[in-house]
Amino acid sequence: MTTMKDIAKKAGVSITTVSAVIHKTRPVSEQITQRVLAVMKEYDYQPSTLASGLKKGYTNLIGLVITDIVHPFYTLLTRSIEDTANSYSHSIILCNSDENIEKERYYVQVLRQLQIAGIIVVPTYAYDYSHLEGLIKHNIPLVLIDRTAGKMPVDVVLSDNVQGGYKATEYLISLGHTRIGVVSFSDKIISGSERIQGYIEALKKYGLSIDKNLIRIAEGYSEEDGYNNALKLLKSKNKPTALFATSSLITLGTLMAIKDLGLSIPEDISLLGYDDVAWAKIGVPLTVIDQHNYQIGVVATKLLFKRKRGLASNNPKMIRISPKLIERASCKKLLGRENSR
Amino acid sequence: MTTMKDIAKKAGVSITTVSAVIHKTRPVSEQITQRVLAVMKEYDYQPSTLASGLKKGYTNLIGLVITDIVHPFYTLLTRSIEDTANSYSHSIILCNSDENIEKERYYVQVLRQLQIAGIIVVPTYAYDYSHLEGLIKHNIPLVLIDRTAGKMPVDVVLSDNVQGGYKATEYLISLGHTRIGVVSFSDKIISGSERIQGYIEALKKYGLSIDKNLIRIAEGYSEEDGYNNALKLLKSKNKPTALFATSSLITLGTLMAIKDLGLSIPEDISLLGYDDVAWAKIGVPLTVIDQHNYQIGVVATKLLFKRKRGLASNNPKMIRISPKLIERASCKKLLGRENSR
DNA sequence: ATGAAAGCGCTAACAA
DNA sequence: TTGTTAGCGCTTTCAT
Repeated sequence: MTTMKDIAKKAGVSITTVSAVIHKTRPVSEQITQRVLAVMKEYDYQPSTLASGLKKGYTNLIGLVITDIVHPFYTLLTRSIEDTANSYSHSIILCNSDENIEKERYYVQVLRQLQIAGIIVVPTYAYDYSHLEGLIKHNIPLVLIDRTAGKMPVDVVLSDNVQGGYKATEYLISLGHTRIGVVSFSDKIISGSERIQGYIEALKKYGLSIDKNLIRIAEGYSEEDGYNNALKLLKSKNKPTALFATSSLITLGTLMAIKDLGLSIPEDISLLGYDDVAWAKIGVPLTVIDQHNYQIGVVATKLLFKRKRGLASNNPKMIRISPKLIERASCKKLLGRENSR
Repeated sequence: MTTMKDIAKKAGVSITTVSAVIHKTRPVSEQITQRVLAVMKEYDYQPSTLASGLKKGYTNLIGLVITDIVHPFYTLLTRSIEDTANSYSHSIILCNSDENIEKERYYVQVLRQLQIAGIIVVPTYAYDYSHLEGLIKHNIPLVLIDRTAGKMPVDVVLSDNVQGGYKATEYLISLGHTRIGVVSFSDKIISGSERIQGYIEALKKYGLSIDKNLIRIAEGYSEEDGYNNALKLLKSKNKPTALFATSSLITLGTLMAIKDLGLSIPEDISLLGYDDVAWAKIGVPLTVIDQHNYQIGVVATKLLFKRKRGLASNNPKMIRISPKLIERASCKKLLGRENSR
């Protein structure tokens, strides 16, 4: 491996000068600069980030701990975080925790040992956040994304889920629906419970009664979870006229259930989904709540760098991104007769 | 920051002993081991990967350079690479090159400076692979995935694309189709040209003529590219009875085109897609070629570690993973009459 | 404008 | 079984 020392020797200068040429930390004569540059090129010299990182105490690395890159919500989020980190000349280390607190702790530890410049985490549902508290205690910039971690004082960027649930429900109500079923994922995950809260708030606001049989909460958040719960809802005696699916995978499962039952959208059942995924337009164009997840990643990453540079205020921020409803064709306007029946 | 020195002092032992306790590199008395462990815990000590990496000359980091994590093919691939790297106690640095050779070169350089243990790259189409050659020259383990890089002697793991195109076409022929349109992405990307090659080989094998008007190759590989080319094909005078879409995004675009034209699958047009994506079952269950991309990632990562450990043979390997056809309901058996017309 | 040298935190060869 | 010490490649302070 070619080192700075080698370059210095070949160029007949001191190692300090080579460093200065690379980082422009002090003036170097044009002649020497050219000579050093030429030697560096000749040997394809790459300065060691490990050595400089050791000396400086940190690296240009950002840790990203999400539950699973394959979940569409996190895929786009990851992309936006990588883009943004890159614009700050940092690279990201991708870690999938799989909602497993042990994996999450392990990754956080590995990242700390790498002396990363900061960490972005989607915290797994758990009662113990000591590993995250450790980051704060050791002054490692941390931003949570998509979920909070108990009452921990830390920066969080997440979608305004209550608003998402509210907007979805309000829209369906405006179309004349009164029996609106909810197919949701685990309410142990804050985004899940908040979306349902928004749903309930909207019903109350418009004077509709809350029927607990219409709210189906799954254990996990897989397509299968959505499928099973949608099926139960659609087979129930007092079947809803509209379904609100609270995540993309849940929406996918709901779509499958509707199909398997031979129902048509929106004739037999209206469907309002979550997240504006690529396939939302394949069949009946889906009306969805869009969380702006790319933007969530950008905001979170910028906040992380602000925190890192000591530019963020002392008390941590919670930033809520407003979701928007994208109206397409999967929800039907109900006539009076159907509505009141 | 707590260092090994601090721990040594607090525990009243030498720094070497602390190191030995951590790595079990030499026997340490039970009593001292416990004392050191306790102090480490008390101070929440995390050994610096930077320092050990500097000393040892490498880190437990794998670089992954793909074009875009958002593309479904790369999403799953990335997941499998992370899983596999994790099983070797390595973390991955995710880089999106966006088919931009400059970004790719930049990332490769950043990764080299980090002294990563190895790199997995999906090389962008380009004539210049000097940055990859640099890796080889400097003995940095490198495995290409999904694409080759010119004639460069390097390990590559990719799908058997010719076989994929062949199987797809053969299947459609077996159903009685003779006019099979191909909606494909840029043939500058090897997987694209190979799938078309497989298509042509199958036609020849079964004595069917090759109509160049039935092969539409896009500039890129976006959904829109698929949409536009499928539209052209479906509007042409001598319209095909079946369409073979050569990637997931292209399939999505093709699906949109078929829908916008008001055609039904498989009654009006048969469709055979690529990649078994999550949404393949939403509408008419799609018959697709599955590349086993999770497996591709596993094989590539294992090969990388083999190479790193010097266990791989001197001459680089090209590993082809056989794709399989998943039969669902999007392709219709043609009756004699339609077939011969 | 340039160089010498200390030291970042760790590993491993050498001593004892 | 345990300790001492020389670096790994770089940044940075202090000299010149």
